[in-house]
Amino acid sequence: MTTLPKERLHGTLDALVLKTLSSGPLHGYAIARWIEEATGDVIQVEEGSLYPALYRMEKRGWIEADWGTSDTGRKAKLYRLTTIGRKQLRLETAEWTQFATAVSRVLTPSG
Amino acid sequence: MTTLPKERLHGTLDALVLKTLSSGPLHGYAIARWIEEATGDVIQVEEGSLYPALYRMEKRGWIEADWGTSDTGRKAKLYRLTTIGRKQLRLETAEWTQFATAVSRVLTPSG
DNA sequence: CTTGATACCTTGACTCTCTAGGCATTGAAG
DNA sequence: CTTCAATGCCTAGAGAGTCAAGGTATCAAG
Repeated sequence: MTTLPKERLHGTLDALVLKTLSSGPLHGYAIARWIEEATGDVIQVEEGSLYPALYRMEKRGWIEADWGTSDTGRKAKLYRLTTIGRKQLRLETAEWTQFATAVSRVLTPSG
Repeated sequence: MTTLPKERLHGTLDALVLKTLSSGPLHGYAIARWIEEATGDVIQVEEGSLYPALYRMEKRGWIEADWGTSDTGRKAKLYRLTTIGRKQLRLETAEWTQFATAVSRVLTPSG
């Protein structure tokens, strides 16, 4: 549709990453690819956004990382959700739903 | 539910304002109140966000303003949508829908 | 005459994203 | 063998937008 939207994640990236990790550990590059595929490339995850986000979330205790090996046999930093992170995911999902519902109600009242 | 969400508008405020003006001219303060009421106070419109946004959108030609009188008989700056603004509203609504659908598909796959 | 609501505005801090780089490894293609 | 794309990590700087916290003025109610 229209054009490639140049989307503003701004605040939702954290939730998307947390959700991506909720099925099991992944490394940064894979997280980005997963989100892009899951959204049909509607959401592009720039590395300049992703890695600072991962750092942020690790500092906050939402995720933890260990060096390991990727599917392709390369060195990779595997991130996994902590208990706090799982709680944060629930919180942000609830907030997102509430927010999205509110915005949609205003922008597209008929449906 | 949960708590009052401290929401991140970031990018959606413009669309909400444009939509608010699509039914007719309003002044800033009324726009804020309208959005808050329409979203059941889920979205709080801070004046420090609103007035810079109005200025921005006027500069971009999406809205125009004239000094007039509010319902309560006070001096007020009445904003109205331009043709470009109406087009922008359609664009941003489409983008929002696409974005919100994508995020929701990731965060709440079951529904 | 003081308080609260209406109505406008600005400044500065803050947070997050994006652009645009950099580096190293691997596999495939030439 | 060399080159190129893909994988994988990272950072610095700029830019955009929101928010907190102020300020001003008018008007009605107490």
